[in-house]
Amino acid sequence: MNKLILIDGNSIIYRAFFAMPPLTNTKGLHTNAVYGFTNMLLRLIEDHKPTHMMVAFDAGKTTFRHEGYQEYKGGREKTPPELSEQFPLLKELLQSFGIAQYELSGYEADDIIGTVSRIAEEEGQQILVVTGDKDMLQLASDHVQVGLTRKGVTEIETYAPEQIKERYGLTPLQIIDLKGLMGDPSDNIPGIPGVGEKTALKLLHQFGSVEEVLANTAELKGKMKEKIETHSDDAVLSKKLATIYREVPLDKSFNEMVFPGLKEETAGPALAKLEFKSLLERLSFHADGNTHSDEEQAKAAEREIEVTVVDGENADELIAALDAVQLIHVETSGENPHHAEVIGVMFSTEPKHYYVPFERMNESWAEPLRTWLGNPDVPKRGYDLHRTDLALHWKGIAFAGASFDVQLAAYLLDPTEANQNVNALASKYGLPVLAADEDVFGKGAKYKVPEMDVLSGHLARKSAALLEIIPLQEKELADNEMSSLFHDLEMPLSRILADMEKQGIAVNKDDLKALGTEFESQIKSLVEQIYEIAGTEFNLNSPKQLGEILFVKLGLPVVKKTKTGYSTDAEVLEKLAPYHDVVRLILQYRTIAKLQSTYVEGLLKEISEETGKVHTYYRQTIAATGRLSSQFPNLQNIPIRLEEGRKIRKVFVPSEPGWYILAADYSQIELRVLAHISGDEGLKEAFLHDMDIHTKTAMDVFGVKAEDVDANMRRSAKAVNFGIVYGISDYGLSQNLNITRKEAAQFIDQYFDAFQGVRKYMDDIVRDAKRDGYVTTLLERRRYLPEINASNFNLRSFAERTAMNTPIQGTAADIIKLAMVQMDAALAKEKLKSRMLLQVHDELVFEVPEDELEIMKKLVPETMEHALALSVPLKAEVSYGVNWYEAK
DNA sequence: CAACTCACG
DNA sequence: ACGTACGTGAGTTGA
Repeated sequence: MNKLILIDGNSIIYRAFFAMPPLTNTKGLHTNAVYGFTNMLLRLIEDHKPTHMMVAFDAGKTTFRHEGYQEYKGGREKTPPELSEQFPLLKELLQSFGIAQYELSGYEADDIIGTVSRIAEEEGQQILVVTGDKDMLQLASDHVQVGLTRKGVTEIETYAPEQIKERYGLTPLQIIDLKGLMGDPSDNIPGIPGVGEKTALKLLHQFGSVEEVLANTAELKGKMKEKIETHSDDAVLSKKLATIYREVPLDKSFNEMVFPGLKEETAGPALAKLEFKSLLERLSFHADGNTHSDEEQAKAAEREIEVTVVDGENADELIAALDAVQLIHVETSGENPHHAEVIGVMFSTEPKHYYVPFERMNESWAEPLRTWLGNPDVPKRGYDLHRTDLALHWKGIAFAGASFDVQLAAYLLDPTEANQNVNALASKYGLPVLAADEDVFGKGAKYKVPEMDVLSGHLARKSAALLEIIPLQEKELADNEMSSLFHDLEMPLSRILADMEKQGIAVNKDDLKALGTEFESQIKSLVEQIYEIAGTEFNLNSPKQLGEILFVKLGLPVVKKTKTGYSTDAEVLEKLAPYHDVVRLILQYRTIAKLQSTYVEGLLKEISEETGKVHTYYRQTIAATGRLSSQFPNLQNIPIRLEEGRKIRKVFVPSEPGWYILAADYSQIELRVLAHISGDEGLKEAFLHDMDIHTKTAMDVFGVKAEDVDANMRRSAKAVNFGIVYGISDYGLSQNLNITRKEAAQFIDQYFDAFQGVRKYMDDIVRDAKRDGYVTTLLERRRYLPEINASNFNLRSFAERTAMNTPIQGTAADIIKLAMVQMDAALAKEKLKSRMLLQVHDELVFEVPEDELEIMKKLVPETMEHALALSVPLKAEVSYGVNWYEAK
């Protein structure tokens, strides 16, 4: 016999939305309601094994019910946007599952379900109706059960007529009368005021129906009689509204509702897209949504990994096999690789793996292993070799010869993927499921290295997976024309970064402390004055408390709100400054407090006891555009814009007496890149003549001569140029320039009229991104933009701006990376003692002995300028001094 | 652990 | 009508 499940889509998604905690995926999309819905759906399928399924949705704003009663569903809160954005997600998911869905203009989901269930019932089928709405109990019959969601959504309680009798003492059809008397505030159905469930049930038990109640009011007395008599029309209307219409003109047949089981080939990827990891797991899909093949599972089961834990006794076997080592894996713990603990080293030959616990690496018998690791002529493949290099370095073991880094390859293949773990990659490539490091070691305070056999087994499986992943990545890189980017740029750069980080930059600790003392007294004075004026002491670092003082106590106007309260950021405070003297002081406090906590105290903590330097860690696999990022400490955001902060740069000094800090930065690299990739003649012309680009922009946008460009025009032009690089929007520009959106739109239009090649580039790149799903840089670095065709305006707009910005920012990143590789080679070739220390996106910082100043002053900018030939010249400006501050 | 704020290119 | 400028990391609160 057939079993048909009919689901009230609107009702369930609403319940799910309010029952589930907020949940967003990595793209920022809300998914909680879809998640709850899906959970319930899977549970239903499991428990009831339906042969047919259908999810009905309400369609349109008005239904036939509005014809008789315009206030129907009036006064209802608007659907929250966090929920409305989930409707398309749910509909897409249902489709991928192979579950029919239906909506019909002018009718509600109830009516569709009522009609389908009536027809199915007449054919003798078994039907389960699932909803959160009690009204639908009226559909119950011998053939129709109604499942109501309980608390949450996954649990449903099924009602046949018998259960309804038990619970309410009513027949299913009397449920309509119940609502006729009670009404329903959520649908704006009036009912009789003062009659709730209790009274309504009493009346129905006595009289049987609304009509009978109204006909026999004589038998009632007091207030109740009065109310029922005055509102009798409402009761009749309410009953009518509550009656599910079971004669909807359907154009859908049962055949279209057949459910042969979850459509795995589409369900998996759809769940993966929504990032429902736990559901994927529950359904035994891979993290990428692929189903496990039978062969795969068999393979996983029989896969015995051969691993030898190396000691003094059996070391010879590994040493003899070193030539056959295909991959190494160094397991470390801790976030900062400069302070990482090394747990052990796996040397993998195929099919054997040799694990050396780290404490044994310093035994005398391990000497050949150490030599091998440090030999640059032996190519080594592995995962995160940059970290490996640093971790081993500080443990006194040299590492060289990195030839293939799986993490780096994974980053190039999808720079926005946050999870580059080996187990995630294993899933991506359909390899046997690998335990997550977190599960093997625990995380945070619970981190613990497990027993040797567990540990060596896990690391061996990880290594075996890496060995399988490498050729797949090689192919993917080649298919994407990224092989050269990987082998000739990123891999060599990885070693250079490690060298820079090991070298570190010297910091004058005493000067930094002195600066701290100075800041401290300024902070103290500011805090005192602020408390005095505010008339109370509070935590100045708490935006919540500060907001209370400013907007409640002092009654200043609220300029902007955050989702949790008042905004008190610098932009807001600037606007408030004219209203109250305390605001200036707070701004000053913020400035100095930031310098003190982040740059004085933060930096002091990072100075190495061993070297007296700070050793940042450049991350090569984080930024979606191809830029580097810098951590522990971040040396890419040392203050420069304001003089107070800029002084911090004085403490960055050469590490050898008599040496200098030399810095060179690209001038307008992003706009030059834009000139090149857009081919815009005006922009190219400007750079060929090395004009002031903002002045030139002002001239063309405002149609004036160079000498007539005033400071304000140049400022506007500069903002427009920034906007262009970021992927312009009138709104963004209007915010930045504090002008109206209309004015901003006009500026942009004038800009595009003046630089038509740029307009064409922006149009083309967005069009290409919509077609291809990704954009690329000059060196074929790739970024996928899955939301470029989204129906959600916000998501789509964001992706469009990203499509415009990424090739520009990313190509600039490509260029300085090339310059770094070339500089490293030049320093080696010329046998210079100068050292490259830092990279700050468009700037390179070196320490240079005095006798190399002259050559470096030429070599650095020339190398940077010729790193990559574009159709416009690149320009780099160099300067030097006794510290980073003076190198300006 | 999320939210807010702010430092840089 | 929709509502944001692009890319990062770190310190502080407060639930």
